[in-house]
Amino acid sequence: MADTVALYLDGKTAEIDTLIEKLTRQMELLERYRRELIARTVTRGLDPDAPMRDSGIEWIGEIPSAWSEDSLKSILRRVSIKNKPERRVLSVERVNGVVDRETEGSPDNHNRLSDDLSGYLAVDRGQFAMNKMKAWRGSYGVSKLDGIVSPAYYVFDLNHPNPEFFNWAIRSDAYVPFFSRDSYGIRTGQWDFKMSALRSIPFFSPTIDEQDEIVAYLERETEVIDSSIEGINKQIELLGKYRKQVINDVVTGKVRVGEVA
DNA sequence: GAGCAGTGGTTAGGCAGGGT
DNA sequence: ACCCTGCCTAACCACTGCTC
Repeated sequence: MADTVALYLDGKTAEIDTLIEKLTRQMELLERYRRELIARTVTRGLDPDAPMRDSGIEWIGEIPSAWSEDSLKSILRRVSIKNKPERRVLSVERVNGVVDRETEGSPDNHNRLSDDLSGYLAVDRGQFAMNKMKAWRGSYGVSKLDGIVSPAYYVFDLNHPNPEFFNWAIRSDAYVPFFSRDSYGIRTGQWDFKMSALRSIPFFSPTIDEQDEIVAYLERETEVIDSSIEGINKQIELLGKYRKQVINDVVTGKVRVGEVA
């Protein structure tokens, strides 16, 4: 009898695990497609027939000839304003960029806040904030909120006509590699981004109109992808619950294996 | 159940620049 | 010469989830 139960459970859970694996794979593919779509759109634009030129950057390849090129140094200007402890505290995260630490912050952030918030740096809506020790993996972004961030961060005024386009682009796989290239340090995962590198990081922009179009396009497309990902996530979650239920039912005798097998 | 990796931080200490 | 201040860097932290 015990053998029959074990066999039944092995087969049933293996079946569910295979399904979960397939769904997980689908989700990974969608996430990769999302990243590639964004990186491609912010460096190639929406016109497939646009004449192209070499960007001079190995991993970016060709960009439309008409796009302008600036260095980040000319787009970002460092600011450092303190003594605003009454403001809400923001976090700068890899996945979501600049978020309200309390309401939107990652549950993986287990740090305690400093008792004294007067040293925290003020960030205004539209400014660019960077977690300089995590910039190498994309922990930075344009803030949609007024608030304060950790004193160990960099905050910048943003001199770009379309902060949303800038945010989509700079957080994409097209630009993150610059930040990992120019970060240095000894401890794993804690490489400091060198401010002086801003001069050597290019930023490519299309016309103002095309920037608007790209932002609208990416918002539309990623919403579709995100809802697919969310749907798959829910399925995986349900399958996990079902797996537990199957084991529970058999172990407690709610379901008799002889009857179902 | 100890150890380690991942995540998003904080803090100590050294250094440079400016004021007196 | 000395102090104050801000900036920069490396070290350290809290916690969870996974692995061995």
